[in-house]
Amino acid sequence: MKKPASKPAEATAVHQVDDETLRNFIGYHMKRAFNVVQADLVQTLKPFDLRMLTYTALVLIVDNPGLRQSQLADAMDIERPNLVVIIDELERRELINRERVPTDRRAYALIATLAGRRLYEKAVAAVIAHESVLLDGIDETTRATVIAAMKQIEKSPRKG
Amino acid sequence: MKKPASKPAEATAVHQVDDETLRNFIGYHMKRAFNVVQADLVQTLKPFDLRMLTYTALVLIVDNPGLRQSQLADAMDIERPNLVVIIDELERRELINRERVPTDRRAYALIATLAGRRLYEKAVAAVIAHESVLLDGIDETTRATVIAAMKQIEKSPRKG
DNA sequence: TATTGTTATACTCTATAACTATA
DNA sequence: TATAGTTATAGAGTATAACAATA
Repeated sequence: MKKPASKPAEATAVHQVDDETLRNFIGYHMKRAFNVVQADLVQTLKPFDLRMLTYTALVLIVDNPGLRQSQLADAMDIERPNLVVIIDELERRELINRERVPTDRRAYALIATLAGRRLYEKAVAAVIAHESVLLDGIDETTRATVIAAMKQIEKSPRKG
Repeated sequence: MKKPASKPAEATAVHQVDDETLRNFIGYHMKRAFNVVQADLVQTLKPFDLRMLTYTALVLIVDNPGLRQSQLADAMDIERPNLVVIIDELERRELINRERVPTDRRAYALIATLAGRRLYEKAVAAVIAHESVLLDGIDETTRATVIAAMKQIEKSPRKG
């Protein structure tokens, strides 16, 4: 894929792979495009020692001070057990704190630290810059259409 | 997300999580939508004992008889080592065969068996049916726009 | 030297059951 | 009994290095 380069004659017989059956299968394209976005994001976030999930969690906590873990898991659309290690990591790095909720001692309110908010500022700027490169050539209208379609698929009743 | 249901007063204070920072981040929506598509596909393919990757490999092999593993890995956009176990599984189930290429004894030509072609027919029909449900409410023009945008992102220079 | 397929390995993400402490 | 957070665990996808056989 990266380099078609020079292939032996036998190989070039099929060098253009027929993917007609898959071409109208939207999941096929979403997977491939998402892999590119994901790989780019990994590189973009590496300097900040964040991954997509730690980045998303940090952003939502900064923007929603006092958020509970279960609410964050819902917002991120991941299972609660999987969120625990993400919160553990952010807390270990002193980017956020778990604070006991006095009125419900089972729950934690998640609060970003100053360091967390500073990292947020830098990481968000980097992600926006990288994404604008990735989406270069796709006009605003199209972007909005794509995002609206993604949201519609997200809300599909088949989800639960 | 699945069930906002009844939450204690303290929780409802933030029951609408502010995701404004993430809203225009296309990767955020792609991830969430892809998870829905992926989860649906898992269910759709379960009766055939296929996963997204084994399904994709089977389809491409049926449509491209004689394909080499390295070409298939390129077409599927996965690393060659990861394809090996997929091919192993399809071969163990006698859906495909690895056949030595006389002119290049390093390579294998991948050929679907009759059973493989029969499973292909059924699985492709099921996937098309399920996807049409998933995309219900998204008109043809929008679907084409989304697929075109995905292809453009796929081809981003940042990929390699 | 380079390429095909392979092995081994590690990391990430996802998903479920079962536990604890609170409510 | 139900919920919030946790632990443990398993399955799947992704990525890299290194190897044998062959070109």
